[in-house]
Amino acid sequence: MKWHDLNDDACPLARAMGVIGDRWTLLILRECFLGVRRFDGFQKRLGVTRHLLAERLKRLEAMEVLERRPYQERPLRHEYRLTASGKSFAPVLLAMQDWAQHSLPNAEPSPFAFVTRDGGAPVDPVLTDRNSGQELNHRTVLMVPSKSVPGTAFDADLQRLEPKSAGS
Amino acid sequence: MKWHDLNDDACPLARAMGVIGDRWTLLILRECFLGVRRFDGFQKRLGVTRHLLAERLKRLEAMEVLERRPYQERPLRHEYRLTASGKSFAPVLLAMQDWAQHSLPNAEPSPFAFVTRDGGAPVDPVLTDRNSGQELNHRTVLMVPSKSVPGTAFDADLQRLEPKSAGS
DNA sequence: ATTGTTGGTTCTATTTTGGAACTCATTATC
DNA sequence: GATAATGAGTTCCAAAATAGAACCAACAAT
Repeated sequence: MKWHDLNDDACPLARAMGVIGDRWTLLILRECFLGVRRFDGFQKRLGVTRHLLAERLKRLEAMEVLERRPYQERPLRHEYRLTASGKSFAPVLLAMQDWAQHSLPNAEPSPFAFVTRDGGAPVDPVLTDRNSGQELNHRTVLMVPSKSVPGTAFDADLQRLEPKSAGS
Repeated sequence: MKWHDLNDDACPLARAMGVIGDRWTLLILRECFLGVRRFDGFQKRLGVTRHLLAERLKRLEAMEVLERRPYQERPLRHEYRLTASGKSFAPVLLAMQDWAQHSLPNAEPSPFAFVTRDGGAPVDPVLTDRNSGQELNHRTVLMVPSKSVPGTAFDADLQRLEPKSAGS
């Protein structure tokens, strides 16, 4: 299975990995949220090669996560800005940073923080259900296959594994 | 900059990318949440090569996201289970799936869903602040550098970019 | 005795990255 | 007026990662 095949995958998570499933893309997005918009800004701050950066920016643009727009003429120069899709990625970034900080070994204090726009107080993120307000985590939510995928070992494998004790 | 250098990076997000910053790891984790625990289960359902799967499982184990434990002797066989860290990754997975489904082009209905354990109702995830209950998104939260990193173009670049109009 | 299952490892070929140098348009400096 | 600097890439080659397939080992089942 090749890299780009993921973009056609039925699973949204798999398609997401086609976009952000590499070492740099998420960090580029982080820089966007920090306010960086220009090629050299990303390049200098991340240390990514110009080659890959150009490639990643192109992909993010193709996926409509970033948009490229001119900020001056003579010489013509473009900057990259988050689109609506890009902005809606904020909660993912936040959840991930929270996870990394609390659950990954060797945690050092983060070089940046998330604060409320009104007041600047640091935030403590929890995922909740919009309707019930209930906290969403591995104890309250269950992931279930919503349809079987014919031709794969999908069902057979799960059927065999689940009965032992529903994987918590 | 090499792959593994990220694991030593100060930024938790960068370290997270050292773990899940590839095409497969997140999908392996998804399978874990669906109840898959064995090598062949992952391999058949994902189509990843056995080579890479072994490598990824080893890394997830090293990062204490998964643990390898024997489920039988004669012949000795091991299964992979989510650790506490692994389980706490659930909100990230949920937020990401939600983002992919709503914000990525070509969205097809997902082959699996997140439902509440009590009742099985589909969930509608929102990230909120544990203290204020306020919704957390690009309009309510701001990402700020919490310290400058000497030797990098960190400050210079941000200083130059931010004044124009705080990147929303 | 042969085949099947589970959980890997090893091998080679192909893709992706990393790193550095080069281009082009335009502005700033000596 | 010549030379350097800026910004945004592109091109080229070497190094690393991934894909795909074959192989191995410990048993169990037929």
